[in-house]
This record gives sequence, structure tokens and C-alpha cells, in this order.
Amino acid sequence: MLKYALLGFLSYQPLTGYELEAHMRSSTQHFWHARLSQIYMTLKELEADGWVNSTVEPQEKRPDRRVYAVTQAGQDAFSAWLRDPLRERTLAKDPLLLKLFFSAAAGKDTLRQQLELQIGLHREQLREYEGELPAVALELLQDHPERAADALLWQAVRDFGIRYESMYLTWLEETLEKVETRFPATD
Amino acid sequence: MLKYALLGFLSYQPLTGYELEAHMRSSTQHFWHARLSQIYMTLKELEADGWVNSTVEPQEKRPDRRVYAVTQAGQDAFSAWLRDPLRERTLAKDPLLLKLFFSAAAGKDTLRQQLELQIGLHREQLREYEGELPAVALELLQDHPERAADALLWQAVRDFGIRYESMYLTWLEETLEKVETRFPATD
DNA sequence: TACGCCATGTAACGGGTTACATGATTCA
DNA sequence: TGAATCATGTAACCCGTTACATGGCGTA
Repeated sequence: MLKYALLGFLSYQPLTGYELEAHMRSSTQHFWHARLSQIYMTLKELEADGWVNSTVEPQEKRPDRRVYAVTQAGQDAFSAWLRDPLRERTLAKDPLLLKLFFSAAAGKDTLRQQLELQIGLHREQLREYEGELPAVALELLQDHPERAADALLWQAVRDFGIRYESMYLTWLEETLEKVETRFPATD
Repeated sequence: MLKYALLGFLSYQPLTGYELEAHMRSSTQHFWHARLSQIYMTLKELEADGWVNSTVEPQEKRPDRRVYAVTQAGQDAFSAWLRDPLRERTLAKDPLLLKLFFSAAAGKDTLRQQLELQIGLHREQLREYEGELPAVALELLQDHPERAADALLWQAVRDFGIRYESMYLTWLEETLEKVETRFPATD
């Protein structure tokens, strides 16, 4: 999957591993992310597959930059992936929900503390999402009006992130409220 | 993480690997799941850790049942995990959002098809969640009124699942609408 | 007759994280 | 003076999936 994410970014322009990580962090972070170490390894695999090739740009006082570009075979593989429909829902894993599910045995104080901590984190995240000024998508639209389709989809996934965080936060707040009023006091 | 999920279920009663899978499928599925093969392996590890022990119940015409029970060390480890707060938000991975993010290049028809397929899947899922009669939690409450705390939390996480699916479905429908009206026709 | 349930496991592989290793530049 | 940014990579490990292997019982 990461292979296709990288191909996706490279289909706009050639990039280094380091730059790819930064792109993901600022755009797909809330539904896809990867560590630098994994990105470097995966780029090597992509090159072995013949889907990208790399050129080295020598630098002084810094490691040389290795810039990756998509090959024709890479383009084809990426297009095929885009056209291949996902026939299943994504099953999530959320350690917080798992812990809460079993937290009756933990007692009211532990539970309250956990919920308050998460409420703080999600409030902060929501502020960040909403703050991201009308988003990169709008800049793109101004500079490249022919890429309206990209802008539409980028805004849509950004909107998903906002809705998800809002929902999560509201749920945490309401769950805390229920715990406060209805959870039996720890004896 | 799976280790703690298994300890959690076993803290209510001794179970086999097969039964543990069934429990997860009917209760934690939307935020935690595991394949049988992984469960069997993890139970072995738990036993090696000294956190559970197993007894074999011979059966005829079927493989013997291996029933696992939590040890004192297991109880302690589980309690420690419950008390240990999660200081980070969970970062999700969602292949659908990743694919949509790059789908400008795929064209309107592909996009429509993908969205309609997912709308179907999420509608079905939502119906299942909501259909699950007032849930296992209420039965528990009737039979064991002293476990009100468990019931409260089980209903809370079930509620999360419903909200998540509702949000996801609404977003898919609205995104499809936007694609229909604003996505440039594929030439 | 065929499918789903019960019931256990092993082996190969793939995907991802953490730790290790290096080191100059820029900004507060 | 210390932290963040730029910039690359390797090795060990952990977690999870898929495929393989076995087989009787009940039900539609």
C-alpha cells in the first residue's frame, strides 16, 4: 500500500525520500503515514520493481539527495491500482477503545483521567485541522485551475478528517459525562 | 496489544482460542480483531510469559479443547496496562481515503463506482450495528446488576461504532454528490 | 451434496517500528 | 547552547496475514 502512496506523490513530481515523508505528514497523515526508515526501504523496492528510478544530486556538507521519478511501468501500475475497487470496508484498530472496553475494572479515577487526556489531544488536533487555512487545495486551484479535480478530492479527505475528529471529541466528552454521572464510585 | 485484549476476555472467564475469536468478532470487531492463527500463537506466548495457563479437555470426534485461564501474574499485568494512560491519539490507516486522495487521475466513472460500492458496504454495516438489539450490554445488566460499569462502557463503545459508521456513510454520500456535480467530466 | 460450525495448529511471508549510525546548518 | 531541519541509510525485531493441514457433525 505504501508503494502506491509513494507513486501517487511522485506522479506529480520527482521527490526525495525525505520530501515524501514531509508530504505525507502534511496531507495524508490522518489516514496514511510512514516512518522515514520504511520510506527509504520501500523506495529501494520500487526501484527494484522498475516502477521508479533515481538520480543522485551531489551536495556538499550534507548527504547527497537521491531523487526518485516514476517510470512508465510505475505509471501503469499506479493507474491499475486506482482503477481496482476496494470491495471491503476498512477494519480499524484503536487501542483507546480497546482499553476503555475493559476499563470497568480500572475504576472511575483511572477512566476519568484517560478520557480527559484524550479530550485534550483531540481538541488540539481538531484546532490544527481547522486552522490549516482553507488548505493546500485552494492554493493549487489558484495556480493550476485545470487541477480542479485534485482540489475537490483533497478538500473532501480533509473534510473527513475534521468530521472524524469532531465526532471522536464529542463522543469522548459525552462518555466522560456518562462516567461522571452513572459510573459506580470506586470503593 | 492483542495479548491484553485476550487477557481482558479471560479475566471474565476461562475460554479457548476458538471462543476468544468469537467473542472478539461479536464485540470488539470494529476497533480490534484478530485471526484464529494469530490468537493461537499469542496464547502460547501468554503461557510462556506465565500470564495464563491452559488445561486440556479431551473430546471425542473433535480436537481436544485447550482452555486458558489468567494467572495472578496475568491479572497484575492486565491491571497495569489498564492503569497506563494512552498519551497519543491513534493514527489510522484507511486505504479507501488514500485511493480517493489520488483519484483525480482515475476519472469520474471510476470514482463514482468506488464511492457507490463503499456506500453499499457501510449502509449494510450500519444496519447490522443498529440491529444488534439493545446489545449484549443490556442482557448483562439484567443478569448481573453489579456489573453496571461494564455495561456502561460496552454501550459507549458500541455507540462509537454507530456514530463512526453514520459519519462515514454521510461523508461518502456527500462526496459522491460533490463528484457528480463538480468533478470535471472525463474526456 | 455442500456448506458452516467446531477445533486445533504450523510455516512462510509481508509490513511496520525501534534503535543505531552520522553530521552540518540555522534559528531562538 | 540546544533544538529543529536537512539527509541518508541498516539491522533486529514484532505484529499480522495467508496458506497449508485435518476432519467429524449438523443442517438446508
